[in-house]
Amino acid sequence: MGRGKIEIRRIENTNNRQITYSKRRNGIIKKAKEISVLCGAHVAVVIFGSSGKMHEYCSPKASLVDILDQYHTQCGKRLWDAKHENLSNEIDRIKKANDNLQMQLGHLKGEDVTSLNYKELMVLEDVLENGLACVRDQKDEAVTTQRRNLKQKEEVTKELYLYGQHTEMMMAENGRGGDNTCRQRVDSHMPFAFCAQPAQPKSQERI
Amino acid sequence: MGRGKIEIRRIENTNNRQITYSKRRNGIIKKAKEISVLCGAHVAVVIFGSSGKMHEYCSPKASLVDILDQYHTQCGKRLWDAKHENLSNEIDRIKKANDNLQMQLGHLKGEDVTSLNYKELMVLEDVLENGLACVRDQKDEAVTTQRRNLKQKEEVTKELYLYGQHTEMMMAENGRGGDNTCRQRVDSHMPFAFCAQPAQPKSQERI
DNA sequence: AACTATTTATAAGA
DNA sequence: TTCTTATAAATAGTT
Repeated sequence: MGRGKIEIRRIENTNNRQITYSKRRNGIIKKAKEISVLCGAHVAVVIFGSSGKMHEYCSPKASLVDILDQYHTQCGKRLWDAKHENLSNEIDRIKKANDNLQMQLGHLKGEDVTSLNYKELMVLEDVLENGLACVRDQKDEAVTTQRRNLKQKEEVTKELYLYGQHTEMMMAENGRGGDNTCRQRVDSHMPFAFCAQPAQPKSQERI
Repeated sequence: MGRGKIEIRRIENTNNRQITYSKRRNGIIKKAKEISVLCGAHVAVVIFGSSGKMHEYCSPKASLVDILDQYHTQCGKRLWDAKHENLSNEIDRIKKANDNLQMQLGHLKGEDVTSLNYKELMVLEDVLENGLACVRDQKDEAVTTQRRNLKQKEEVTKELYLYGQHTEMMMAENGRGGDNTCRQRVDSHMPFAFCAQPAQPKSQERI
């Protein structure tokens, strides 16, 4: 039905596909409305385009939920069971992964190591040594950073003090209010660190 | 579309209504199939005639359950009962726990430690030191045990050798076949360790 | 988005 | 129900 006949196979041209999708979607929903009016049928239509956007139609006086409830009733528990089973399986799967992680964590904390053989103990030792090295490096890093920040803060304080003295001096020389030129000159001496953010410790507990 | 135009209002003649329902139902399902093929759309159609008989269509590669799942996701409506919700919640909960474990594990292995503050780093260091100590103790233990087992095995070998010599001696004294009394006496000297199970290394990789 | 030549769906009849 | 067929409706390609 159109200028030319088309084969019922995927439309490769994205643009054409979008247009056809839009037209035919409207067509289906129109037909669904019509059959529900003409024949008093209950109809539910749910369509997802390849973009993932959803469109739905549901005949009046019955929500989609109601229709699916009817569906549910007619099909027996098949639908729900399948869904339920999927979820249960996923829970089992994740729980197992969880147990595994918990065990690994325990081993790293030195728990239940008696169940490990010598080779496993050696691997574990390597991992722990490596972890410890990383943590100690990071500690050192943190100390260094803090020390540097402190030093910069002191310098800023000192410069601010000198700036204050300087301003007083200028005020004594020129009377009330230093001129702009002067302020600009002094501002350009402000240490960069004055603008730097101090390292913010995170309060969130992680371990 | 037909011999005559019809108004879109309920068809009062039951027979005509049935016929129209049947024809149009097929039409809608055909259209649904076509749009799913032409445009790669996911479509679900559920129709109940006034007799209550149900017909459904669902685009291939996606069960009705899947489509309704998508619907569920997009609408945030509760299509499924409380139990389903509970299961979903449990999955979320376990997944979160999983993420948390994964993060702890990463930290113990020295990953992403830059995100930790100094206090956290200290706690982490303690945990790692403790773990390392446990693992090293266990390693020593394993070595000691192995050494003791080896030593005991040597002793057994030696005793067996002496037993052999003794028996030869007895045989030379008494002719063929030592008596039971003699064997029993020697058996009572067998070291206990000969019966002990050697530590079995587990081949299963844990770390 | 609107147009229109065609195809498709289907109402009524058999 | 199913087939037929005249006609309404949908829509593919075009503008």
